[in-house]
Amino acid sequence: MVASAPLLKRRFSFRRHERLRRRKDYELAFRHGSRRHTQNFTIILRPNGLKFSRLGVTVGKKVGNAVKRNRVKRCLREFFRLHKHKLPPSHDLVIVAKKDAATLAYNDVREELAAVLVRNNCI
RNA sequence: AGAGUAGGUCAAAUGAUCGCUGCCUCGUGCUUGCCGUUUUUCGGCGGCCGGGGGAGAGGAAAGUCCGAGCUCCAUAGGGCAAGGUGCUGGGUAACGCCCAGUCCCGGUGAUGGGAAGGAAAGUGCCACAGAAAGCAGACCGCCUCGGGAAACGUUUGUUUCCCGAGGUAAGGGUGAAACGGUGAGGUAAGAGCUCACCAGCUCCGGUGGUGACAUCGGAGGCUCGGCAAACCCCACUUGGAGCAAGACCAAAUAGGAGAGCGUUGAGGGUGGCCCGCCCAAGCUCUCGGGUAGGUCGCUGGAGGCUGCGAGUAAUCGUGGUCCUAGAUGAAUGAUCAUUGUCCAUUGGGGAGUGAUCCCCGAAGGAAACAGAACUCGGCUUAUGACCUGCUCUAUUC
RNA sequence: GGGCCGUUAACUCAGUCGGUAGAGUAUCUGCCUUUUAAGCAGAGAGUCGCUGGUUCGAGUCCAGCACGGCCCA
Repeated sequence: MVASAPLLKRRFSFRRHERLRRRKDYELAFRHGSRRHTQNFTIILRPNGLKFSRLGVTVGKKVGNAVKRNRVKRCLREFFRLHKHKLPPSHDLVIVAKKDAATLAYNDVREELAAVLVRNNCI
């Protein structure tokens, strides 16, 4: 409110309260959320009644070993951190990685998810 | 140059932007949390937000194959059962690990590998083949004696065949393995039956070594199969679970829960059993117990680096110096630029007959295995690059 | 993170003390039947998860890996 510069700076952060941290949160999203599919990801959206959006990431063992799974999770968090102001507000967002997600670089992830985002805005 | 072998080092570097998790510090910042004083105010502790500082994955973090610390079960105690280890000496908190050595095996060699006690305590197994696979036994053979038949012969007889009684372990064949090997004597034929040498066994003694063992001499009986990663015997050794251990705070829900005393039997717990130990129905007192969730355990340790000394070494002693991750749907990342490494392509130059190698430049690609989860010591497995020592082959092909 | 199991034919499983790997289902062929099914007879198919070791000889015994599965609060 004082100035726009701190707000802009704060916009790209990704603090702990912006993550899904409970098993119950994930179960609610899986049960009641709406789903979008891409080639390598499943995206689940659910309104959460808060003033901000939250992100949860699910990467199963089929994706690869611990290093590959961590890489996928970091890519997805990076995408959320840089694009959360364009996403629908006050939603819980769960991204499930499919089998071949570990082969993607960050730019591939961004293009694949941004395409869904554009389509979502059109709808 | 090629092939191989042993050991060591590193885990690309720097900068910019945006981010993550602890720690320290600051704030006329926010606070509906707690405490003190209290009308409020104010102060302290905390939480959130913001600024600054500083830190932030590995050699295997992996597999969970061993050994420990730590926690609870009794301060882990006795016996049985079950398991582990197994040449010798040393190192260590401990080990199935490490170092040094002995013996055996593989390799031309550098060097590598070995669960390497006991088979003349006992039990068991050794398929098929073969006569026989283990306190022996005899298929074909070889030899002797007795009987019978045939042929020859002047008679005692000689030769061949068959039957019976024995003696043999030379030869044959089987097998992974066949009851020492070679030679000579000896004999009806043979045989350690005897002798010489060799191999091997047992006992005694000397020398070297702490010891495993090595070596030398003597005696003995002449010979004894293999498998204990088959049961087993001997020596040493192991209590069980595991940080999701365990301790504390504490919504909802349900009505009990905890402490003290305590005889006998049932029952429960402590590892599979027995003992032992603890709890347990009763009485008295008290009001807490506990799931979701949270806090602690949680990182300073058998710690790293380095100098000196002891030791062949593993390692130990001592001095100095450093603090170096603590997450919990799980932090250490993303993008860009430059430099360095490697790969194949291409241009130029040089060496060489040639294969090929070296230097300079260009656009391009690659950069492995892999992510702490209580902490250490090892082992094993996965894996990129570089360096050093040594061995063999070819040495001008 | 820790603890515990399993791997044998296309599928489901046996394999006792180490000695030529079997059964059922499925597949194929033949008989029977108008045909199919059922029934009868026969056949094919195995690096016993992988790599080493012990042994004369390992599915089996012993190590080390790989893959799959289960449990804890």
